[in-house]
Amino acid sequence: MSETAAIEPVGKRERAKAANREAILKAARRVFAQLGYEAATVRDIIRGTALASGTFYNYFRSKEEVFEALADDGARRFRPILRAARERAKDFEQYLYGALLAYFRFVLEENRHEGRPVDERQPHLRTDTPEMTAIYEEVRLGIEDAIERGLAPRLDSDYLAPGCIGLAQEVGAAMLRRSPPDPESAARFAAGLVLKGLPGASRKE
Amino acid sequence: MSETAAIEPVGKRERAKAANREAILKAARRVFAQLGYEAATVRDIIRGTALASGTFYNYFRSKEEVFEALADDGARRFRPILRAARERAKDFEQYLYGALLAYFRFVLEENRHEGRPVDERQPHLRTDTPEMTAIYEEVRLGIEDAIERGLAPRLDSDYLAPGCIGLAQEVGAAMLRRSPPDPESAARFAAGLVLKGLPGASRKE
DNA sequence: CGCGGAAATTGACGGGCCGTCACTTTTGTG
DNA sequence: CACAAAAGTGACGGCCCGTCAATTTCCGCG
Repeated sequence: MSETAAIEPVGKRERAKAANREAILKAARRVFAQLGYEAATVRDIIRGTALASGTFYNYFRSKEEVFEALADDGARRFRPILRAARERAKDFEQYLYGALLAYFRFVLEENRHEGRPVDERQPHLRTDTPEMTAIYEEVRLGIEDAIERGLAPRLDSDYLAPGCIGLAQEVGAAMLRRSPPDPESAARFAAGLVLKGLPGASRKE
Repeated sequence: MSETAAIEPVGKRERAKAANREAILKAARRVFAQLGYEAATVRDIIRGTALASGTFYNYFRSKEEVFEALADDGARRFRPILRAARERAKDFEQYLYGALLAYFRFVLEENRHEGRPVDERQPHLRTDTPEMTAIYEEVRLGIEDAIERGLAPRLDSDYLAPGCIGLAQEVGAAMLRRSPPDPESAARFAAGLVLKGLPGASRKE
């Protein structure tokens, strides 16, 4: 009756491959967090696993590619959250607030995981992986969807999508610098700004 | 009567030092543009000058430091432009539009200089040099100034300043991707968004 | 002037990390 | 069980880094 594991890859080969890949990614997370992305070396990463140095190159071509894989992972995990926010929302206002809140919570959670100095630790790197692009497209889709349905004014989504993303990234970073970080207030601020401009972003005191 | 050059450093030593530093920065600009920041090496940079490899380290500690110096230079050149925009403006609306327009023009000009592939060439790196921080402060000052004078609603400049900067950076990058890039329309978009939210950012067609 | 020392330049050198590759070990198949 | 394909291993050559002892350049002073 032990047919539970019928879906996962069965061959020892495939299982080992998946496990190794995961081990490398996990070690990379830790190493990047501890040494910082720039200072970290491929050897540092592989030393964090039971594998030999050459094996690293069976899985990734470089440190950069590992970082991209991590970013990709993050994006892959976040996209359904974003999509859910879009489907759940009744109007554009709700969508925007929900999406931003989800993002800020996600950022907070990701940065809480490991590596104490939550602050300057970010790799200071922008990435354009497929999943990253997908996020971008998801945002754009949400916007155009709203325009289509007359929920938002006709505007330049070529500018608006990157604009929102840039806004969210920086406000997210600013949020992390606070103690305690408060995703709700950050989301209120950002959504208010986008929806109504400065008047919408005003503090309610 | 030749008292024109009384201000510049006179000693041969000091002149050479300044010239070498400039030579390194100039070479670095070219090398970063051609090879990309990641691929560039200190040797590549120094090869672009008449200096020996060891001399590089009399001026900078690393490739990163050169990049920061370049960023710092840019920020130093831009700050007075930004300040001028603030002093020239009669109201907040004008200030914001003026500042954004100045920024987009600046970005365009800086990227036109050299290195054909204007696109993916950016070092993909955020920097926090003193001058960079000064820009940040200048933005924040402009905002708080406006609040003080009742020109803008009371709001959270801890979020607004980075938010505006993130917005401007991303919209600026989006602008560069267009042909031809149009600083005016980008500034209209961004200023409209910040001032009135989506309604303000709408296309006028 | 020219001399002495400080300042700056030079490039060779040791050290570390990179990516490869010939060899070994493990896994799947007939 | 034998054999081929796949994956793992770590030693190796190459490149780049940052340093430093030797050398050159510059400046001040008698």
